[in-house]
Amino acid sequence: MTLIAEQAAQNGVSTAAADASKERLRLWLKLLKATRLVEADLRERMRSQFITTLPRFDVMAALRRAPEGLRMSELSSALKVSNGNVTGIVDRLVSEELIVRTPVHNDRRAMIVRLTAKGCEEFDALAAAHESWVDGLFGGVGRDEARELGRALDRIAAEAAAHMEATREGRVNQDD
Amino acid sequence: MTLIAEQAAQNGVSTAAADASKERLRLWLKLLKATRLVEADLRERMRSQFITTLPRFDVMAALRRAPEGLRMSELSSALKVSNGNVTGIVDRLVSEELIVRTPVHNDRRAMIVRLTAKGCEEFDALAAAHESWVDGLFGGVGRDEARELGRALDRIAAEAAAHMEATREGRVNQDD
DNA sequence: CCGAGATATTTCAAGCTTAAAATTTTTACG
DNA sequence: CGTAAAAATTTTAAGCTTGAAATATCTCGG
Repeated sequence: MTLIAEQAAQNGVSTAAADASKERLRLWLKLLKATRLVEADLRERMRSQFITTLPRFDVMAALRRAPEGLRMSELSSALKVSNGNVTGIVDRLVSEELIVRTPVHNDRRAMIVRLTAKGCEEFDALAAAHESWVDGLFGGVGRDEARELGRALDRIAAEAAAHMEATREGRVNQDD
Repeated sequence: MTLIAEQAAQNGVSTAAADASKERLRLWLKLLKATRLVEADLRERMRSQFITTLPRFDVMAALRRAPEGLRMSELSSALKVSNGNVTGIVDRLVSEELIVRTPVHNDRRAMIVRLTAKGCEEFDALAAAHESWVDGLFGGVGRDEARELGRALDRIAAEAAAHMEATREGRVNQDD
């Protein structure tokens, strides 16, 4: 916000820039609210109907698409979560025999993680239920509307990813 | 998914219903991805520039709008998080003298939580930065587009809230 | 007044999440 | 070959989150 706009806002006078900024803030709050509500609903259904959690589901979904398995580092970058996080979730899934860790031949540092037959079965049941839950929750969104929404979300995601990338690479910016 | 649609899907034959379902699932994944990226970016900026976190910001924002303060239960229902969660966050904010807990006269069970002067100051600086960060991230979304996006998000949020409410009240449904 | 049930909050156990430090192994250069 | 830097993973400390159990207090009918 510019100095002039800020002073205007402090005086209760609105400017086009300040209005647009408030509107974007409201949009972000709506986005956050909708996402949290959907997540809470899905979490509750996973918990009560399948005795599992969304993070476990995410890990299993990534592995389902990789029949040969994934390295721990591939898994954490696919899910965009920290390495240590994946370690914990994988530990628990291994202890329930839903996935297996196998060492990599050429590289004794690395581990490959793969779904077991039991893990595949459980995931497929979970995934079918999950799709139907989402279908119900998003039923009120029309096809054209969904496409437009998707494009806007892609732009927002790209902007956030670009900013984080730039920050991580040490770029310095006056308003960071 | 109906039995026929499921068989069709298993045969690799697509149906209108199955297509729509997959499209809604993709929309949900995009929504989740965009929200998580924005949250990660905001979290990182809060952490590195203000040494604080989003949950703390949320608590302070709720209190900023309530000069008389809020009860712990009002706070947790405003933020839609569990009671125990708020207890922990408030404990930490109190230890930094950003908020204060005061007993309620008529009711020795209850506590009122309020921002201190220091808390107000810190929040206002934080909130200004937060608004400008969001403004930057959402700059690519046009005004009309934002309005339409907002309406769709409201519908999705309402659907999720309604389902959770119905579940909590013990309604039984075949596909829950 | 008293006790049962309701209400407000905290505590607890378990799991998720991150950033940073530690560990182990590999790679590549001198 | 030897070793320093890089890479893969795990560990750790701190905080967030939930649901459920525990505490403390209040309300209200008898």
